[in-house]
Amino acid sequence: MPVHNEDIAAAFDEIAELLELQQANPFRVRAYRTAARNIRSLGEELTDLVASGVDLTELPGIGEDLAKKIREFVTRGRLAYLDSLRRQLPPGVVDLLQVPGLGPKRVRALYEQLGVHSLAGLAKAARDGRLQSLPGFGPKLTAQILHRIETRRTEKKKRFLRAVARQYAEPLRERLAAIEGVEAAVIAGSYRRGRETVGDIDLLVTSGRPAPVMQALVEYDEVAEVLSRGSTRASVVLRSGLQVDLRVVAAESFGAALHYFTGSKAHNIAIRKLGRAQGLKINEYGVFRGQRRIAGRTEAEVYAAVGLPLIPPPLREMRGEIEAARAGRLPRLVECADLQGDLHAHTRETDGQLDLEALARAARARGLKYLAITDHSQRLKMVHGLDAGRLARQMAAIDALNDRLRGIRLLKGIEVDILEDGSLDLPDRVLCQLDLVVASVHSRFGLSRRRQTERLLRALDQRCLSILGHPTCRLIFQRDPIDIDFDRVLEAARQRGCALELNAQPQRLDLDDVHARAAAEAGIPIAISSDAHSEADLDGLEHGVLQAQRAWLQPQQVLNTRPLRELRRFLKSTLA
DNA sequence: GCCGTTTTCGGCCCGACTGTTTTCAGTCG
Repeated sequence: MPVHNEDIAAAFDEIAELLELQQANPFRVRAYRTAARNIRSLGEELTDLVASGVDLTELPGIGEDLAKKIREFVTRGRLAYLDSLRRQLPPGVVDLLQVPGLGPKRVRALYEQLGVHSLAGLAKAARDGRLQSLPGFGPKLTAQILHRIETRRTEKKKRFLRAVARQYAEPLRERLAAIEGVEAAVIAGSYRRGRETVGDIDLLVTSGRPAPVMQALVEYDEVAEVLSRGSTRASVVLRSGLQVDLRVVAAESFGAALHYFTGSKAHNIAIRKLGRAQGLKINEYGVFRGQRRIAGRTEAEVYAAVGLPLIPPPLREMRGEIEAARAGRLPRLVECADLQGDLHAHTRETDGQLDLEALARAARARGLKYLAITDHSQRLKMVHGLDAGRLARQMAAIDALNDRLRGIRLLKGIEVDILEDGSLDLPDRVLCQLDLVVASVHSRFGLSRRRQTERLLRALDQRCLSILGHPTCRLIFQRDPIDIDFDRVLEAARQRGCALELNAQPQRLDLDDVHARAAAEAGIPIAISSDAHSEADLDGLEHGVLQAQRAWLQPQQVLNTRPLRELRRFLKSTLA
């Protein structure tokens, strides 16, 4: 079994928890957590880096010791250090940390003084009164713990697709924004950074009068439970299970608070460090020199205080953005307004909801100048995929529609299946008559890395292929990405001169940010595509753009920012 | 355990809320 980055990150996280239970130096604990986080956002597999002899201490947060542990894990598949830590505690103790309200100190007391080392044992101790005998455990905490075990709130907090979280969070945000005295209400956190999934919603409100805002939150009719409530801060859980953390600050602190609650945590720490080096203190209320506030009304002020230009939220992940800002080399990120068209959409001929004309009008209404019609190919029986005959009729219909429709151009395309052997589902003589060919995998997701990689390489070798659709085939929370040697696929795509898709469907977002960045840096054009099956799906392009921003993409790296004439030149070269 | 235009040693972000307390420790983000 090859060792993946996630395996190593998980091991480091577990070490951090075990060390915490042993009351180890908190900074040492943090070092493991930081390393785990950095490893997760790494663009390359550590296994590959080790194999090619790269000096791992070059990576952020990795020193001599952790580099050695990474090498050990990669070569042996396990860590002696982690094994020995595990032997020092019964296995269930770590689970107790998942109970809200229980941290390392309390869990240690539970284990050492009561011998509790499982959730069941904890519930029992709570019921028979032993828990309250421990110092620091009173009746309220005991009742709370019991309630949380009984309502299964002890399981890992569920994450939500960002697009789903928005459906719950946006109406609440609007409700709070409408309260008298409120100047701004913004969703911050990973949501604002555009992460594909979010664990909770961080709402920031500016108002001189926090009380009515706090009141409105706890009285919101979708609130299932109030976790905490103070004068300027509150946490609730909505009926959907989504946790919302609200913070109210004065307008003069808005920028500092927005920066603080947008994160990422690692990015914030780095900015604060920069401040400290210049004798400044940065917190959610502002930037201070001694007692004097010197900035904080806007985010730009906060960055300016440490000598940097504003760094856009999607970049705040400690992936080189601070260095780039310092060097004046922040990218001009692609925006929705840069998109000239959309290169992947389905009609009622297969599994879409709209007919050609309705789809074209919907795209035109959204300001798009061109739209590629890319229904499925014959192999996908379930959605009544197109054979050569039906495709020819659709092409004729598109020609006819283009003749009378103003303001938008339809492109004749197809989303052709990549078969198990890497061949395409329709013959070249058919495909070559189209304006573009999107080729995608829709079957046999479980092939071995070797066979799956060869399948894609063979597909990239076909005569007609313009865009590789949703290249990793992942469905967030539902299906893992297919197992491929991504570097080899990138190299093949680069040599061939095709584009890779960044599919904007919220559950796909495929390529992801890390892969899209690597592809663009390799010089491969990225197509941000809606994969629309309905009118509303066209609006989903913004999810794709957000992911593209997280990938540092500039307009010129995105295929569908090109004007039609330029786009056609590119497409023609892919259908040789 | 990491890291260095203050440092190779001595730092490491900082504040709100809760519960259990009589002034604060633990947890959380």
